[in-house]
Amino acid sequence: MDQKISQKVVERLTLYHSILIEYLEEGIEAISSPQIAARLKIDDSQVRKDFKLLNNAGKCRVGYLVKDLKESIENTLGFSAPKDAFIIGAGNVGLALAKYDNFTNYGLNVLALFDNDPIKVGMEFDNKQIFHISKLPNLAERLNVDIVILTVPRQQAQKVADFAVESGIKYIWNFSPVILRVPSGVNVWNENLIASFLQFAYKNIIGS
Amino acid sequence: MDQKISQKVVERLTLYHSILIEYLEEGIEAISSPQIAARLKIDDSQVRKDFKLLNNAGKCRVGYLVKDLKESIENTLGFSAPKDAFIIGAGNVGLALAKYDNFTNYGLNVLALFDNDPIKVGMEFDNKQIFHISKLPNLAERLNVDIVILTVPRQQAQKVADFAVESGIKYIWNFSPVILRVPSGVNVWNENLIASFLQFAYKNIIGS
DNA sequence: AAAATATTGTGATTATTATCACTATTATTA
DNA sequence: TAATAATAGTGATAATAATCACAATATTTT
Ligand SMILES: NC(=O)c1ccc[n+]([C@@H]2O[C@H](COP(=O)([O-])OP(=O)(O)OC[C@H]3O[C@@H](n4cnc5c(N)ncnc54)[C@H](O)[C@@H]3O)[C@@H](O)[C@H]2O)c1
Ligand SMILES: NC(=O)c1ccc[n+]([C@@H]2O[C@H](COP(=O)([O-])OP(=O)(O)OC[C@H]3O[C@@H](n4cnc5c(N)ncnc54)[C@H](O)[C@@H]3O)[C@@H](O)[C@H]2O)c1
Repeated sequence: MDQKISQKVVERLTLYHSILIEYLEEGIEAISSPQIAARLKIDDSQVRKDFKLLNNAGKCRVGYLVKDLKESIENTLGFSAPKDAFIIGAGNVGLALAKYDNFTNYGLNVLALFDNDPIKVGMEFDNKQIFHISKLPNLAERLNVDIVILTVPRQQAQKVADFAVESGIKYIWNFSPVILRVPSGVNVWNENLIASFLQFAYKNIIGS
Repeated sequence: MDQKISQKVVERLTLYHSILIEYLEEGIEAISSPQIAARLKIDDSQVRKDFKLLNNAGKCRVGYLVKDLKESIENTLGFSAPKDAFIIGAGNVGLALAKYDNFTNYGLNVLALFDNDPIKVGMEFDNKQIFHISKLPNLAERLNVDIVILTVPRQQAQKVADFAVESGIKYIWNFSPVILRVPSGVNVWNENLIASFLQFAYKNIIGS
């Protein structure tokens, strides 16, 4: 599992991408590394080195072409490789994610939701149906889905993750504030909003 | 602004905290650095060095006391320092965050929401009212609030952030996928779920 | 046309972070 | 009680990441 591009660089690529969208909307064709660096408060040589990694050449006194750069980042990050996923837990967070229509632009397609609450099962949002959790193994196999977005309460998270893994799930985007135990071959990415808030607060408010 | 504890360490402290909650719930009194390290797939010496920073001593052959360690992390990260905040944008994400009753345990108190949609203004959730955005300057001053959680659509984010800054806001937890321009003295923490998904996908699915 | 300026590209350097390797200590086992 | 094993604590080392410094180049200005 040798990554050509480090996670640190990938993180910055996503930031560059946000800025490039803005420039594109404003109709600006070229952008320079000092401009980007100033926005992100990083060193401009860093920006150039990152773009070099994508084999993206700039032009002296001009900068980089916004359109090319954006496409280059999108190719690298696999925007056009469709990634089908299920959401498990049709609660506040699960439904918010399901209703967000922008994920498909980034390669993420939510096909359906799963829940164990009989009231929720059967409901539909934007062509996305809520199924009973017991249907997960069958549908995961039939639709060839191996990615889930886990948005169940903390107390249920490990149990539900186990069930997902049994159902053939290989990638879990985990929104519960729990460190999941998964067998090797299964990958977890934690979206821990509480942890994120704590980091924010420490950096800016507490630890100064 | 010299931080005694680096952001990297703070990030791990939040992870340790999740694990400690689990141990506490299971009634286990002590935990060792190799145990924690195994859960997080990091080096055990790293764990010990982090705990040393908090002046938390362990005991040979036993480990660290779960209760002490948890309190120590909570003190360091300022759990008991109450931080009042407003949510701007009572949409899918804003409401999900407003309904989450667990933030107060970590020091974050959401006092109210703001929106510009007349249908939403006046509604109430869990004692949290939705005010018209025009009320922000007044309420921020009266309630002495300088933290906002920004959950408006991408296109409005910069404009609304500008207004928040004019209203005296100093800390912005930004959920919109936009790099905000703010004057110095104002601090932004980005919670970019799209960017996070891209990192997840690159690490595990694309770039392998 | 020449000078001034802004920018890329990149090797060298520095800073930060993580790991290794080992000693000291203490509980458990024989 | 002695031997064994698990763990904390920590300096040395390695790996990773960010910054600096500057030559090369292209555009703009005079
Ligand atoms: N709401 C937030 O703002 C917020 C913030 C930080 C963290 N989180 C975390 O995100 C997760 C979801 O939060 P939420 O506010 O959406 O919770 P929620 O209670 O609104 O939704 C959870 C959903 O999971 C379903 N569920 C419960 N057990 C299940 C099972 N065994 N199988 C299938 N579905 C099951 C419930 O029926 C419910 O619909 C939680 O782990 C929470 O800690 C939420
Ligand atoms: N929903 C998701 O899962 C998701 C995922 C990733 C990112 N985001 C980002 O989070 C943000 C919120 O997303 P959402 O799905 O909750 O959007 P939403 O449309 O459901 O909610 C946005 C809210 O902001 C309000 N608003 C708009 N302009 C305003 C203004 N000028 N002043 C005050 N309020 C205003 C709207 O009335 C609405 O209630 C967006 O920037 C979105 O890109 C959302």
